[in-house]
Amino acid sequence: MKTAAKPTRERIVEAASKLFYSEGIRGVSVDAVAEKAGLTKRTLYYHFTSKDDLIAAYLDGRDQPNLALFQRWFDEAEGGLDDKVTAIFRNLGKSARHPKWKGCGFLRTAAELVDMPGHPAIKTGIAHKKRVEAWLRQEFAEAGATGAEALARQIVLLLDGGFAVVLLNRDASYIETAGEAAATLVRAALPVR
Amino acid sequence: MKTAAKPTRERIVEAASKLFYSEGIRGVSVDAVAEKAGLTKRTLYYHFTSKDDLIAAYLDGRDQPNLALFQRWFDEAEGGLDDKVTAIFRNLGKSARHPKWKGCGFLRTAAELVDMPGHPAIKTGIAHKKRVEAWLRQEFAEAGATGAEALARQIVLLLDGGFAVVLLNRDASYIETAGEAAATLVRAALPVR
DNA sequence: TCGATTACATTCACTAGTCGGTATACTTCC
DNA sequence: GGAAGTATACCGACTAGTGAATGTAATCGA
Repeated sequence: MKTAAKPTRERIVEAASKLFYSEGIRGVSVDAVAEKAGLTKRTLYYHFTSKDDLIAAYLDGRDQPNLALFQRWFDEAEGGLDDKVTAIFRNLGKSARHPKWKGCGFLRTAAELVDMPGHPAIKTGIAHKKRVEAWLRQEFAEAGATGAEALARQIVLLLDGGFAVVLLNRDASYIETAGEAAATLVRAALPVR
Repeated sequence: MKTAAKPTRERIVEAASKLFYSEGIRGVSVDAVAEKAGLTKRTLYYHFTSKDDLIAAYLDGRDQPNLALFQRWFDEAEGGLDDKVTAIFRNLGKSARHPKWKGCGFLRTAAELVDMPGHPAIKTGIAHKKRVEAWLRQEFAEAGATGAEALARQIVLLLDGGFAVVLLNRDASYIETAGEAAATLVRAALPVR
């Protein structure tokens, strides 16, 4: 039984996560991550074989929590399917107003590593988005929406459009506009009541 | 009398444009740009005060042509407003299938320069997206669509969502899905025929 | 004893930006 | 018309610093 204040590896990923997310991957040195984690670079390299390895670990660690957050927002919302989808955007918009918000780490990583399409971190990003989409598809199918696959893709597109646009112009209200578009599309796919 | 093969400054911006777009800003050194332009770094620094200056010039040079391309696709399309909007996405999808395609330079720059929100290049990016949105808004208003402002924003969101998603997963068909969503939204905003 | 960790030096490639100087052409003044 | 000055455009070599990654020897704790 390990009381484990917190495993070193985990602490490193945590430090990397904060720094990479807030300053970008290329903008953060391995030294900086080691310092933030409170240990030596040498120790960091004991746990990770390279910076790329660390980058991959950073995104691996964000996959599950990010999806869970979306699911919580959806599940906790009252009302119909359109309201539940709108709730995701509403909550995302609220997050985007915090000064520390810097868009979607997965999308930003794809932008930064644009010349290494096979990078493990990119694959993690693709898998994450696929999981979000698959979850939405299932929710839509269960609710009896027509064209659940296409609808799920469209919602993902609006979500990521919101991430991208607001990262650029810093006007979080665009995310709410995306939410309205999403609601319109959901309602159009719902059986007439 | 100067036949002017092509002004040096222009050649530099052209070289920077190609390199920055295909490999990312942080991934390209000033030396690399100079070499691509066929001159010395010293000369490059004669025409530009800094790399940041060069980055700004790169995006300045993309603003007008990018918008013009969208407008051409829209204008040349046959059919109603929904068909014309769909045409933008269809053409964009076609572009995205070329191996050199790397998403939207403006959005990617925002992702790379996430820790310098006031950077001139970011401002250029914001202005560019505003211009696209304003153009769409006017087209929609002229066509008598209700809520032209919101609709224009929603189309921009789908456009940028397509850029972001396809940059990550490299599946250009998402852009066509975005086009279908856009068409649905446009039709919903059009007066009943 | 052994896995984890540290201090610290080191390698090597690369990066933004600068120094000092040259070649050419246009202007100005006598 | 010619000398002197001035602006433009250019370059080779350099500085000073940062990057990822490694080497090594010593230490800590179970």
